[in-house]
Amino acid sequence: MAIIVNKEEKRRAIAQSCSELLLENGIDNLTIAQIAQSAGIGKGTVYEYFENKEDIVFEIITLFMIEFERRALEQIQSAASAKEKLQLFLGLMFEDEFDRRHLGLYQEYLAISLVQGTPQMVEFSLLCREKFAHILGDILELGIAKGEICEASRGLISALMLFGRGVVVDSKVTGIEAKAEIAQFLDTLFELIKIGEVK
Amino acid sequence: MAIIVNKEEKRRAIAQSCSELLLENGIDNLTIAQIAQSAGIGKGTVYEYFENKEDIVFEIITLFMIEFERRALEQIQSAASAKEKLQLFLGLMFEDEFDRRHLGLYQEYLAISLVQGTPQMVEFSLLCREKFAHILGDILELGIAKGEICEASRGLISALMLFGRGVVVDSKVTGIEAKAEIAQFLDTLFELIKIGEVK
DNA sequence: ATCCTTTTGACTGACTGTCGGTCAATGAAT
DNA sequence: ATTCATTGACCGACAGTCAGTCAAAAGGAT
Repeated sequence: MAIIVNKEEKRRAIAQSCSELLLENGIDNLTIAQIAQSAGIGKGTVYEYFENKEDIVFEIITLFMIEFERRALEQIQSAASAKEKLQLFLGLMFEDEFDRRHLGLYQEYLAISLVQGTPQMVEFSLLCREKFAHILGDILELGIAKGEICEASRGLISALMLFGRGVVVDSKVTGIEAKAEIAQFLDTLFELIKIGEVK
Repeated sequence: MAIIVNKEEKRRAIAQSCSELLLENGIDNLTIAQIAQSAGIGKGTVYEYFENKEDIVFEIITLFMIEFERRALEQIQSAASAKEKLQLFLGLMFEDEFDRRHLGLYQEYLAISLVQGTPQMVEFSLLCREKFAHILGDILELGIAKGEICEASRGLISALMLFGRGVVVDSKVTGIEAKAEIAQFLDTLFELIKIGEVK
């Protein structure tokens, strides 16, 4: 036998070495040759670890989502009401702090999924969906327990995620102001689901 | 002067001549050479009418949206309640009847917009947004006038569109069942906005 | 232990085929 | 003669391939 490398680890290392370039230039302006160069490996070696260029974006997004989830959970804790929590969660990707470039790469990932989504990508997206559904579920459940919002709010989990997806897409496609849309929606929604008034 | 062709018209004609190929194979599996051939013109001529391949998809989507709007207005009339109207409108793109392939091409258009959206595309998407906002506004307004739903529902227009966008994207990205998601959301939402109960 | 042979996985970059996009030449109408 | 429309040969860029190199490890012989 010869050298055995940890494929997973090296895959991550290669992806990370070019993530700066990818974040800055986008996938279409980055060649495999550049990626190989940035990782200090040969062009052929890239294909030992990735199917193609898109697969590299996928790897970076995977790492990004781990960080995103961590940050989401952290941020949410700092909010008091269910409404604030939702606002933070839905708006997190649009925080300046949360590097706008990551949003751009995430949008590129969605574009890839829309056109040439692989089963792995679908599986990953479903996993994210479950995780986020769980986070949203907790927020709503706590709000219900605290008497902030009505029982029926429980049925909104999926819709909130789809709304969020729409905002991510449309902030690029139509250039809507993401945080304003989120705020406006939550204002209206809470007018409907908050407890203490007659419709 | 020599021959003067109607650029707009020819642009449309070229797009239509290859729309079948595009619908069937997707943009990545269609070459400019094939497009030219299908239109019975030279490769160079394609570039007289289009910036690039993506621009052709844009043209087809433009035509598609006109048809979509027409169909939406027609369908909505046939529904009685606001809820039914919303269900029809949001679900229209997922009707089997309404050729699934069009949805696929629309998703490709969104992907293009996400990665290399031009100012024209943004402008067009905003125009669609306005049109659909108008349709949704009418539906809600009528529902309010008929006493079906509460006044606050007015604030939901934008959110409904963004939810719709999310469904279009996620029906591909995560493979959710579009019509079921729509139905479930509307059920929950109407529980909240319908008139005649205390929250 | 030391040497040497063999095996094998990792790595490489020159090469190839494809394709988007260009442009000089040609055609046609006035 | 001029102007607009059209064309397809050509070009450069780039994704992806593959025949070959290299170095570490295993195992056998001494």
